[in-house]
Amino acid sequence: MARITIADIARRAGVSTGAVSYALNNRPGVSAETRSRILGVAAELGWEPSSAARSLSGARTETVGLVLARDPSTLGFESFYMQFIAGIESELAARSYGLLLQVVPDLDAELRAYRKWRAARRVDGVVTVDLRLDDPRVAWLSEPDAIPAVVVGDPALAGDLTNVWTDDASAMRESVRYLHAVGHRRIARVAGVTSFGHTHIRDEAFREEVAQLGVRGEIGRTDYTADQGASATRTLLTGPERPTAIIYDNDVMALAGLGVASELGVRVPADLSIIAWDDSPLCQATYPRLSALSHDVTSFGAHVARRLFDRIDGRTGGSFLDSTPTLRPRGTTARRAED
Amino acid sequence: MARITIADIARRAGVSTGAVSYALNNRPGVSAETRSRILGVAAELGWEPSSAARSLSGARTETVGLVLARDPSTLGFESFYMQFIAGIESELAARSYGLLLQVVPDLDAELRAYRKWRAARRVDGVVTVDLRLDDPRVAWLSEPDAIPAVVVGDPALAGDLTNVWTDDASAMRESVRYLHAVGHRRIARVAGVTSFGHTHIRDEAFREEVAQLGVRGEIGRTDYTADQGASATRTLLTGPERPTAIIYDNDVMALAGLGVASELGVRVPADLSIIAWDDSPLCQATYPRLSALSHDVTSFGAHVARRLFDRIDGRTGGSFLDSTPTLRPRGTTARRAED
DNA sequence: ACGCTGCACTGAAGCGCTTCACCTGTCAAC
DNA sequence: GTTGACAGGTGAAGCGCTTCAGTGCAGCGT
Repeated sequence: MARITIADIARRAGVSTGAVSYALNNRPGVSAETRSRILGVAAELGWEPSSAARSLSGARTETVGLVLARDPSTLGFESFYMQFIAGIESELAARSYGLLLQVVPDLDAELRAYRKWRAARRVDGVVTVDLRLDDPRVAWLSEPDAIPAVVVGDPALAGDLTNVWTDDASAMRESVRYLHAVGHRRIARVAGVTSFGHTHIRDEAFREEVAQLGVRGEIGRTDYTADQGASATRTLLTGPERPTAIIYDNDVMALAGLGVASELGVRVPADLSIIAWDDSPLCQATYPRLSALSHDVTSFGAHVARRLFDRIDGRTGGSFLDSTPTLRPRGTTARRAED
Repeated sequence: MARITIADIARRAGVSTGAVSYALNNRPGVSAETRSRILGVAAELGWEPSSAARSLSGARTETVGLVLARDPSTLGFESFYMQFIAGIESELAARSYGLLLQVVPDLDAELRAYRKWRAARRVDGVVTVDLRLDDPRVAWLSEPDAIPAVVVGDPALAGDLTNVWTDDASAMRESVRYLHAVGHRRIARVAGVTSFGHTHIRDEAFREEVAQLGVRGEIGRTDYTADQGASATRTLLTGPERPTAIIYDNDVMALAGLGVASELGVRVPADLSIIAWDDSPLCQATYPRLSALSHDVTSFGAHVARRLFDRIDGRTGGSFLDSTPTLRPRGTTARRAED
């Protein structure tokens, strides 16, 4: 059984291939009646478009690209990506688009991937994550005939590109204020990779807020791994001015922190409150349950995909604020006992 | 700047487009000297192949497909997929292949995706995961002109398709014997989704081994979520014949089990030993650290990709055993105190 | 000298679609 | 009745590549 082409449909429906193309793509040029006849024949024959032929003749690829510049071994750590991808997919499926995924070691390789995709006309658009300060990708994607892109990250980092972001600064300030309100006066932050833009933004917000409230605010640095989360926690808890609350930049580190606390005999939440950024199922599986900054990552991904379609369809871009992570206090946060 | 095509290269190198094609694809038909000249010109001009044109003329798509039939919201749970994908990618990158990913709600949708990909000549091959008993995908992918495929799962489930598998039965038996050896006589298993083939295989191995050792062996059913892992644990620990060891089908449930134990005042590992299937960073972040069945999922993914390339290149398939998960006892397993 | 083989290369067809220039018939306007 | 506009088509070019039937030519044996 050879491939069914629009020529087959045209023959069978007694029209030209041009007419078939118009009908199948829902554009003017054929009468409603002819259109429905053609659609009928196409369905009957079980026709499927050849994406190759389509994109060769200059039309859509029906594919969007996502490249993740991360060490493969660390990718599994964070549930963020998988949920985010699932969210994108949910939106793509509706338009029967595919997602072309690539995992590369660094930003250079990511740029090479973009270049290649553009040259090969492989994708209609890309979504870019993990924005850095002065991100080279932003510059590249802003060039005249770059691939349509939506970047995930703060407008301050996104240049003129369409971006979707969450207001991490507000979320951070809210968390610090909450901890302050329940009596904490020594609050720490265990932060992720410094080169990421959002780390910077959270740092700033954290520093500003503790300064404003006039409380101590220490920051520990990590690379997001459980290991470093644990050692940062150990450093904090064994230091001279032990914090009574710690805000972690992801859930795995918060979990590690919880472990270190048990190990050191520091009771959670009696002696130490813990808040995790990213609220994955993980947070509900621990005992006590991790208080977390909750954000629906799947719908965030869907939002990003919608904005990307806007760009692909030539609609105007802009800056779009997704919902702000909300603090969900569970078992690891409590009023600070007077001492 | 218009696209650079092989015609440009041909003109510049003073040869025909045919010669250029032969040179670029490393096939006979041009002399070594001409070939290197053409390659030089191509590099100089910064030529990139048009994947659309390539696949239109019947050649490779340079893309492999992966469809995940899972509820998006549960995908983030398991680090398995992301690590697995990263492993596949590592192998694809070397041949500059792309990975087309699709997340769909069920098996039917997965089959539709395959059908569509085949009709659209969208991928050169697919990898199929989460085999079921009597999996309809196996039948479909075994048809004469189906897409080349590699399935991840036990040979008993893979029919005549090329498959890559881990010997879960051995791993399970080893774990049970280990627990028995350190004194446990009431061992339970918290199992995942029944319709998955590997659940079945682990069930069988578990049952056989406890029977052979003449110890109690109870099985709790879940859908892999932390929630159900927790309630299965609660049921087991509050039952009449409380187990002294539990083997969980994934790490998130093991974590949840650990939480439930604390909640109920059951000491781990003194009163209860816990083993998790899947050894993610998570397992090292808990306190005590989770003993786990460790398997390098990333290299597993790479292995699968290599087998898929074999299939795509027309080489012979077969059944390939990947390394067996090895028990890594950590803080949650201990010798059973005499009672 | 001759044919013959094999290598290096040419040129064009064809993959399945989109799109553009062009044709035809109808109908309203004058 | 003639014009013009317009809806509803047609047919072929073209997208960038692969591939296949040829062409030309050097080198060989006889």
